[in-house]
Amino acid sequence: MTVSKTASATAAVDAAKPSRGGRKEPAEGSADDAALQLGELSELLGYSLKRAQLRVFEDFLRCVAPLQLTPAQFSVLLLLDRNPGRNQTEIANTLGILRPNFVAMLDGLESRDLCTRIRSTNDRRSHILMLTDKGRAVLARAKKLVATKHEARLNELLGPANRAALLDMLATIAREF
Amino acid sequence: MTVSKTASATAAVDAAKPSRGGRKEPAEGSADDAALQLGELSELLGYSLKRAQLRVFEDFLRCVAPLQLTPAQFSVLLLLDRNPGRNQTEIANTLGILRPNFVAMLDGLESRDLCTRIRSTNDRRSHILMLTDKGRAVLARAKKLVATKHEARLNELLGPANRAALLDMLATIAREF
DNA sequence: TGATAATTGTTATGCCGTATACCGAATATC
DNA sequence: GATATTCGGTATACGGCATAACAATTATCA
Repeated sequence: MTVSKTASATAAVDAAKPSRGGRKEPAEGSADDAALQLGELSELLGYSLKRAQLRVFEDFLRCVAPLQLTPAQFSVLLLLDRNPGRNQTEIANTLGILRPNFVAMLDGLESRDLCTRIRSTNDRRSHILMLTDKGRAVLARAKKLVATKHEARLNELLGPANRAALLDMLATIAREF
Repeated sequence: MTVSKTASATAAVDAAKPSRGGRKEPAEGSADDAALQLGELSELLGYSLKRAQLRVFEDFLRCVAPLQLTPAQFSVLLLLDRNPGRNQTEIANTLGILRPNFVAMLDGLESRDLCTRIRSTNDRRSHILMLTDKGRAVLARAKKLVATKHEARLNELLGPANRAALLDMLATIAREF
């Protein structure tokens, strides 16, 4: 597996993001008063990690905007689809969401008729979570948007091989670090 | 540049993190009721990106705990060291921090005598930011901790070449996505 | 069996990061 | 010199994330 150079390893100048909206506006006119030096910051993995994560989430939101789904909501729908018959604690734990915080999140999804809480007959404390038909439909559309717009753009930027390598390393960090 | 396989590309099962403290407790006794399937979630770059970022920041905090510095505070000290004579707006913009939110942050650093605000003589609106001697000393110790404990651990996990490739791709995303 | 402990969903609450609107002082523009 | 802009700052709000506590239900075990 080979990684082609996508940029000079010691690049990183002007990581500022003053304008919240569109990218690529070099402030043209002004001589721009000399950009700040990031220095060792560009060697800090956590720094680039955070910035990249913000950009990726930002793009995700834009791509899936017509469906009004956040990354967290999308992950919940994905998980409910793959793991029917689970309760709130199991789903929340898997996603690293604390049970108290998962309540409002489910309220939101349920109020939009994307999923349902069903009292379990085995254990009447727990709520079995299920996708509704609308939930499945929205998930299907979301998957398509994510694949064709969001992930496709990442593939275009990095190339399929690099993207796979990146994903693998990130998963490794998330799992073993 | 070559990337050795750090893990199977389609691994990812049981990404749960129920216990906030130490890792590596397989809950031994119980048969563990079958782990949930992440499914397409393990192919979502943003998902692994976020999880990896949380882990890395978590480790950063632990490594630099004796100095009581957050990643954001560390990045400010680094930037002040590399770019003396800049004002709040310039530093904040470079780090993607909004000016209003940068005020309290600087208050914290200044109250600990790590940096100082100096009224500029050229433009008496702006505050020139400077590291104090103590600030430079703390920064030096922090750099050492980050390099020998934090980044070293990442190097150990990924290998130097993979780590460099990862950093490069993250910077590319942060810059061009 | 019955007392005690543990689990589930939930509420309340707080902290932190982030975003916007607005202000006074100082400066820039024309 | 009038107007607009910029700088640091305050107030405020929203969302993510964390803990404590509670009622209902279930599990544990003397």
